[in-house]
Amino acid sequence: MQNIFANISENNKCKLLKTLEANTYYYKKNEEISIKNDNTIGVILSGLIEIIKIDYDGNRTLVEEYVEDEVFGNMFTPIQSNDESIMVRDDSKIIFFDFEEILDSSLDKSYYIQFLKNILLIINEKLQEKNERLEILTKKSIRNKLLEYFRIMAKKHGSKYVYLPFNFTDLAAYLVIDRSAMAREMKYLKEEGFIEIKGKRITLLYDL
Amino acid sequence: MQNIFANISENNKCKLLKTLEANTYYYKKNEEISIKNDNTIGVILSGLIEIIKIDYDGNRTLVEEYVEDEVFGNMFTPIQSNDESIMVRDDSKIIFFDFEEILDSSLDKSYYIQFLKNILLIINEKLQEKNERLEILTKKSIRNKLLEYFRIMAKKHGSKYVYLPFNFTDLAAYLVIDRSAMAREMKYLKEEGFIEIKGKRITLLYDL
DNA sequence: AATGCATTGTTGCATTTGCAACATTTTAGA
DNA sequence: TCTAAAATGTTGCAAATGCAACAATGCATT
Repeated sequence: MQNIFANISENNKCKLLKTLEANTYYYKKNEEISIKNDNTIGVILSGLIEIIKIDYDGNRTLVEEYVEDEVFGNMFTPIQSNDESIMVRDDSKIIFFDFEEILDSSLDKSYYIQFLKNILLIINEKLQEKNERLEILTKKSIRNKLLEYFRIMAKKHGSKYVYLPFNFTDLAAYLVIDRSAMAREMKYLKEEGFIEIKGKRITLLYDL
Repeated sequence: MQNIFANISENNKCKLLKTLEANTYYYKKNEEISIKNDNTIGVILSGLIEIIKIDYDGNRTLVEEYVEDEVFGNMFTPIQSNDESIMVRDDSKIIFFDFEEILDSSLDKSYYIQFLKNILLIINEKLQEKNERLEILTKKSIRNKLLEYFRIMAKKHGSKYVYLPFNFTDLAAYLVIDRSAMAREMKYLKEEGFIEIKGKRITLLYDL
């Protein structure tokens, strides 16, 4: 994962923050972060935050989670509606940039060029994540969504093993399918000898 | 839509192309373009190309279409499988860059900085397109997908009118739903007084 | 170890959606 | 202008999926 300050010295980083009017904020656990501006880019220096969705029953599902060095904001994952919010799960320290500000700057220092390249890499990473999810969501059946998800994950790890990064409930939300329907389909996949499941490790028994 | 050469003089553009080893190719109508490298970025100088998907029956559906000044490549819309291909619809002139090459360059000219900023804006535009489609595809019912699509389109035009940029068959493919099921749901929406349809113009009759 | 909460597994049933087939209308090209 | 192909509208029916409800299991906190 690309670090936004990669290959920039501490000294130049300070200059950059000053020029781009970036501000650092501190949040306590369980605070809610509200981002006013669609162009705001948050960088987590320390801590843990998550975007959660609360449905009409009050059930919380995880939409996304961000840890140290990760970048978030409406540019990357828009807060879709008023049932979604950004919550601080561990005390956190966050720097906020403004994307317009970054682009409008007429700096021509080499550390500024490096910063632009870093952001380009980060946005590209985000784009690839979206592409992955779209590849999955453009499959019509639950079975094909699961198989596409497995294919992508297995490819990433370069093996026939898939290690789920979240629990089944959150996986179903990510795939936009009903959890129980997913469990049913997984049972069929097991019965038909396509996969084996041991905890969070899934083994693919077919040719990749 | 952002132009990749915006605010770069013809002269500097030439230097850029040379430094980044960008090559220009000419394609005839109905040729197929094959992109070897995942990092390749194509810029259409003139002409028209499209990504099409051919299903087992030989039916072609439009995945995406690119015209003059637009940018394409696997970074932006990955060719998912061997049933998708990039076809040239009108004679076209295309420049190819390599994303790695662009980032690895140690140029520090102002026109290079401008070029990086332009690409940043383009990738950001692509990211927003993906976010939009994801907002739609994360809705569970056909009705909610349609309403979300209408909401986004109406917001863009700043009015209660939605002008479909493609035909209903392609719209169904974009929303990943069955065409006839979509037609049925649209009929219900009309009957229930939510929308009015006249050709490619849809009027939203509810509060936005 | 005990308690309570979250996660997972399972199943019947209702509903939605996809699919197929066909009629009708529109569009593009000769 | 004519013709063929593409797009659209419509419907019955089958299949897939969501939903609800509940049991079983796992997990964390005291």
